[in-house]
Parts: sequence; structure tokens; C-alpha cells
Amino acid sequence: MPEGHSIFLYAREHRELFAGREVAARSPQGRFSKGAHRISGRKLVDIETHGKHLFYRWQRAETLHIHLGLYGKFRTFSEDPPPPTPGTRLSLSANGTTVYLAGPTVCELVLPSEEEAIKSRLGPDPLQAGKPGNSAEVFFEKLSRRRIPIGASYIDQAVIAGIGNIYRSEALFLMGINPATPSNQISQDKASELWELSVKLLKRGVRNKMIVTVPRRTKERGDGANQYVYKRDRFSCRNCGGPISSGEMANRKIWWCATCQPQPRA
DNA sequence: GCTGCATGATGAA
DNA sequence: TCATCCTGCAGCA
Repeated sequence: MPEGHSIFLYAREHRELFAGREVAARSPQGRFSKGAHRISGRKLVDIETHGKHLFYRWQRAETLHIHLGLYGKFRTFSEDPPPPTPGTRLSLSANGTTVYLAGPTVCELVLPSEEEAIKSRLGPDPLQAGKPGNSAEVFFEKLSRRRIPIGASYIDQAVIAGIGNIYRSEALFLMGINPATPSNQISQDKASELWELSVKLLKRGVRNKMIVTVPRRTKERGDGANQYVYKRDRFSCRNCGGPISSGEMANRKIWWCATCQPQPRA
């Protein structure tokens, strides 16, 4: 489930398991053999995240950069790990624990300059709110420079880092913003609200270890779903009872309520 | 058992 | 705008 909250959780878990320890690294699949060899036996100093990117820092080795993409998955085994599946790109072990990584979009070693280049392409991360560069102001500044629909820019990692397809539909619904609204028509106040909502939702995602946008009470009154509109075009809107619309935007499916998220006036 | 889809992103056309 | 990377699984027979 790789939206920003799960990346943050993986970093926390791997930090608790491995930070300060010498980690054995291997690439059962073979596609990352050289890199695994470079970091194997090194001490893990810390793990940083920005949006959906992970950066593992080692003593006397380059930084390991991982991006899970759509399919990437980590699995953790606290005792005897099963044999790795043929697609296992990387295996990390220390202290009796093994982590397998399969199917990532990116698994590479990077130099500090390369890491900087990656980060400089990313927008502010709501889970880093308060740290320099991660603010509502920066978010608004990036939004205001685009004319594309907010439904396309809100999922663009250069505008805001860590938002994925579920958060996209849900946050715009909670804001009452129609996905087709041009990004530069979003006022600074609305952009700030959307930023704060993103912070809240991602933090809640970290707490719950899953994406839940419907408050517990509301959920109990309804059909128990965790989302308002995401993949819910066969249901009716929980606010107004009207139909949930669906369409495609920025290559991905998107859902909204045409009544609660009215089209902006031209 | 098979098909197509999925919480992502890139690069070609 | 599309094809592609690559893995797992829901839904359907």
C-alpha cells in the first residue's frame, strides 16, 4: 500500500530493526548484487523519507535509495525466513530479523549529489511538516504556477510528495473541491486548508497503518467502508445521497461527488 | 486456472 | 496519450 504513510511506516520499522547495527545484504534475484555487496556488513546510520522515497544511510557506503512504485513490497520475518521468492531484489538481515524487498521501481545506491537532485524534484511532504521547505506556502506556490486540474496536480509528486490515488480522491472530497478545478484557481486559504488536511490524513494513516478517511462514528453508521468516494461509484454519497462519479485524470482513476464537489464557475 | 486490475512513475511518440 | 517496468491478488470461470 505504498502511499506516503506506508513509506513512513516502513522507515520507522526498519530503523527500529536495523539502525546502529551491521546489516547483511544480499540480492537473491541478482539484479542488485553489486549494490548489496557494497552495503553488506556496514552499519546502518539512519533512514530518511521524503514522500514515497526511502533513503538508507550507512557508515562508509553510499546511500540506498528505494522507491516501491505500484508493486513494490517489503516483508519482515523475525525468525527463520522462508526461501526468497525469485523476484526478491534485496534481502537485509541483522539481529535475527530479515527483510525481503520485491518489485520496487527503484533500488539503487546514490551519492549525496544524486540524493539532493532527487529531493529537489519533490514537492513538500506533509509528514515532514515543520521542517524547512515543507509548508503550506511552498505547496500553494507550486499549485499557483499550474493551470492543470487540481486532480492532476495534487497527485504530482513535484507539487506535494506522498499523496497517492486514494488520498487524492478522498482529500478533494473532504475539501468539497471538484477535481477539474484549475490548480491556479485554488485560493491561498483553500490551499492551506488542503495542506493541513493532507498532514492530518497522512498522520492518521501512520497511526492506523492504513488509509481511513471516514471518522469512526460515521463509519459505524454506514457500511463500514474506510473511504468516502475512492472506488465507490457503485454506492451513493454518504453526505448527500447522490451518485458518486468516476473518471480518469493523470492516467489514474478518480472518484468524486458532483453535488458535494461542484464544478467551479467559469 | 486465467484475466485484468492496482495504493506509481517514466520515457517514447 | 500510451506502453512499459514488475508483483500480487480479486474476481471470474
